[in-house]
Amino acid sequence: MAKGAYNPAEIEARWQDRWASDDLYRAVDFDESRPKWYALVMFPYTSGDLHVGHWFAYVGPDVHARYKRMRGNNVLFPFGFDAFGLPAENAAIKDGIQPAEFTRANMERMMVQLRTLGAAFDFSRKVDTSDPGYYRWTQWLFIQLFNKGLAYRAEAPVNWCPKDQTVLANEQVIDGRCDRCGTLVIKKELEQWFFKITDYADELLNFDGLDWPQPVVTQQTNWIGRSEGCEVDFTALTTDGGQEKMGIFTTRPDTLFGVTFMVLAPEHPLVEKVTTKEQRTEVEAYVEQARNETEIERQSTEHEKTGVFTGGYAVNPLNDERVPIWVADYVLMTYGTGAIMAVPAHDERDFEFAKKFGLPIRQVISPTGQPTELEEAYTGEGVLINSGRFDGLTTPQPALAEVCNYVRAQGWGEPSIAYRLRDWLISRQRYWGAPIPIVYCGEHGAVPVPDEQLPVLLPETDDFKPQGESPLAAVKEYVETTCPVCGKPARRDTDTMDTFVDSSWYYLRYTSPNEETAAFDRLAVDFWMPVDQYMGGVEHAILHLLYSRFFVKALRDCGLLSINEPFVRLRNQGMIVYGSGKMSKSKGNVMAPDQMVKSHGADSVRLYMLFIAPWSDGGMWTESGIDGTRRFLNGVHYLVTSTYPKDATAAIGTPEERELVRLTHQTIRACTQDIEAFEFNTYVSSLMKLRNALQDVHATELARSVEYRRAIDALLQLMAPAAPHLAEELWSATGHEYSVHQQPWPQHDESLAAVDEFELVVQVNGKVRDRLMIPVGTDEDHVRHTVLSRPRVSDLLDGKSPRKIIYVPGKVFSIVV
RNA sequence: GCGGGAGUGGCGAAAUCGGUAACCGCGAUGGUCUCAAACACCAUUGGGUGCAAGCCCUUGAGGGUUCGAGUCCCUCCUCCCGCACCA
Repeated sequence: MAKGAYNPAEIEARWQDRWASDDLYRAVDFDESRPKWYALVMFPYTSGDLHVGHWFAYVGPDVHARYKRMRGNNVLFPFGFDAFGLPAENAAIKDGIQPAEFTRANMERMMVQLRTLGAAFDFSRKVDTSDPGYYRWTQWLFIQLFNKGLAYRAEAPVNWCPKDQTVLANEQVIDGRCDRCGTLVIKKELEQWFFKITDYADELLNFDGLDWPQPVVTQQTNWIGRSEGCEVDFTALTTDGGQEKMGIFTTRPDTLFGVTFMVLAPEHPLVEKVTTKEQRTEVEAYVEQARNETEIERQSTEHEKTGVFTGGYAVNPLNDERVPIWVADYVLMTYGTGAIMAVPAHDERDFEFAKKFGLPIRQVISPTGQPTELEEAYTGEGVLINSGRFDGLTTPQPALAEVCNYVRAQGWGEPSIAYRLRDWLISRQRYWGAPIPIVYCGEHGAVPVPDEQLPVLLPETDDFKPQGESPLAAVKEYVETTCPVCGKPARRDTDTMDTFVDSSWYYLRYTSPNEETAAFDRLAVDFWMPVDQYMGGVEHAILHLLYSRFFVKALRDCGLLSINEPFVRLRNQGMIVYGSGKMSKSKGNVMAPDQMVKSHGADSVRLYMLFIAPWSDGGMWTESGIDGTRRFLNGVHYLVTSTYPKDATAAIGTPEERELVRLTHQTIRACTQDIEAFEFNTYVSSLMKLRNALQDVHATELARSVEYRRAIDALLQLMAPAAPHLAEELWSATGHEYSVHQQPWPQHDESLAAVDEFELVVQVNGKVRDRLMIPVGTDEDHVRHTVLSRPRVSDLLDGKSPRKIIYVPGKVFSIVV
């Protein structure tokens, strides 16, 4: 047996080459002999090197996928790159590098890093969203959605980032700022493409059959924001002496008698029709001001309520009362009907508004049934008062239902449901993305590019600076084309798609990444999908995960898929923070693992990242513990190369040997449970315990027994997912068949793992007073006799007889005096 | 404000059902080895007290249930994350 020091650099390079040339991690399509297992990590942006945050996110899933393979699954564990997007384009603007070049260099760099870290990804299925072979199908899928009526073009007030000069999705506006550059976002009216995600609002609220972390489910549910209520038609009195329907949405129809004024969103079309001559100047100024407000100014709750009276009135159908109509920016055009009934007595915002502008407040709900003094809006339950025929009803029920039924019976409105979720705006006025495959013809309007003309290739250019419209608009040869229908001159859409469109279907592409005649091979998708285990950061709880769920449902309705959900089981890793917070290139606090790999080896780094913190929690990055995992591997290397009893055939039958067998089986059980549960820190801890036990006996007679050898074999197999290189090296050095990664996962024997003796804790009046060893299965009377005859116990009892005794076998003997 | 998660040694952390709090590591201290340092190995390491056997205290704070609470219940504090004028 080769002795000598553990030299990770040499071992790791050697096995990485061997695994690559043997295609050890290749997934097998249509192999029905083993259960399939599709394990997926969220693919990274190609913004630069992989940092320790990335690696922390990937090493746990890598262990889990390797474990699944040893458990006999046919594992698909692919990797790819979310390669379109702003980082490449910003680098192009800043450093003059072509985005494609920037992306390609980063991709190669990241692949090398992943290989040196020993990741078990199937790189033969690499997906690159910026490759024309990929985005051709992104475009094709866009057209399928368009043909199905799920992609549409509309003028809309959109979020506009003045610095990046692009439109943003609602999901990309964080605290009123652009989530890329932090600039305050403003509103702008533009013709844009939308995906009709709102058609799926109710279906997206259904998480049946999904094993997802509760916080993600909650976030998506809140984001979709379903509210049940009632739409009620008030009558607006227009300035020309006419009447117009003024629909409002309310979740509180029980407060309809408390309406003392109405509020329109500044963008509401009725504003113009109800504003009187006297008020016109003031209203127009206000509307103009609201339009120019940044999101953060407008949406802040600290922002004091503003608004102006239109001079116009509306009639409440329930009591025929005339109430004034105001315009205020706290009412949003994009929610409900863009108009509200204001009930200051029972709504905090209306209350604040009424106080500020001296509007009447009428109480219609009282906790006591009698009018009370209102210091603030009363939103609790109670009894209806001042409500005509509904006086005396308790609310919420039955008042809500009764009023709603009455409104409906009178033909004044309908029960209705409002959602916070808006349609997904996907147009981006940027260069580095998939071009929107639409041509505008004077005669035929928006026409999709025919399949045979796909992909619509990104044109080459050197000018990436956005000027309020996409850089593509400046490329004449690109823009000018002909109409696919009539052949007359036409113009291309010059926008590109949101990169979240690219990432909404990449997991489908992995199943058949080289398919040239379709977005994906239907048989391959049916074989592999859905993803059994998806792993990534919680920051994608609403963006990517909601979009992907929508995509699968939409493609299903296009007849392209037969599944309803993309990801069955979801697990989120915690965040690794360093210095100023989450690691990111833009923050300049990036820590790359490469140097640690050089000094300690990939296996040590892997183990360290698994060990440092629970995978789902993350934590503060520090290198101070890396020596511990390195010492562990040194120790394993020493034990195996110096003490492995290759030819041992006999057991020696000592208690120490039984103890070692027991620990081995307990370790198998613990490691299995921990990996299943994504608790990798305790998994590594179990490996260390087994190694420590072997270390303790390695110089004794026991180290020449077959059980000692079996314990080492088990240790190597159990550590193979975490420290793949050293496990392989030592597996081979001990004369086993290549490869340790193709061995079946060890099975524990419950009877061998069971203890035959336990330490019984004796408590007197709740305090631990004694401990003694008791053989398993000793009957209670015997235990009782043994415990009570202990000198320590009888001293404490001091002649008194126990009032109560509780005996929990295996655990505790509790005496109450 | 609403929703979610978390508070345990000097540090990262562990703890099936409510049953020995602090496993496994890092660091620290002492020792062996060395000319010396590093490495490695051995020992100690929550706090207090005692010569010792031991005793007392300790899981953000306070209360409760229980023979027994890090774990369950109530009140409160702090931190992190998400949403935030959604009618």
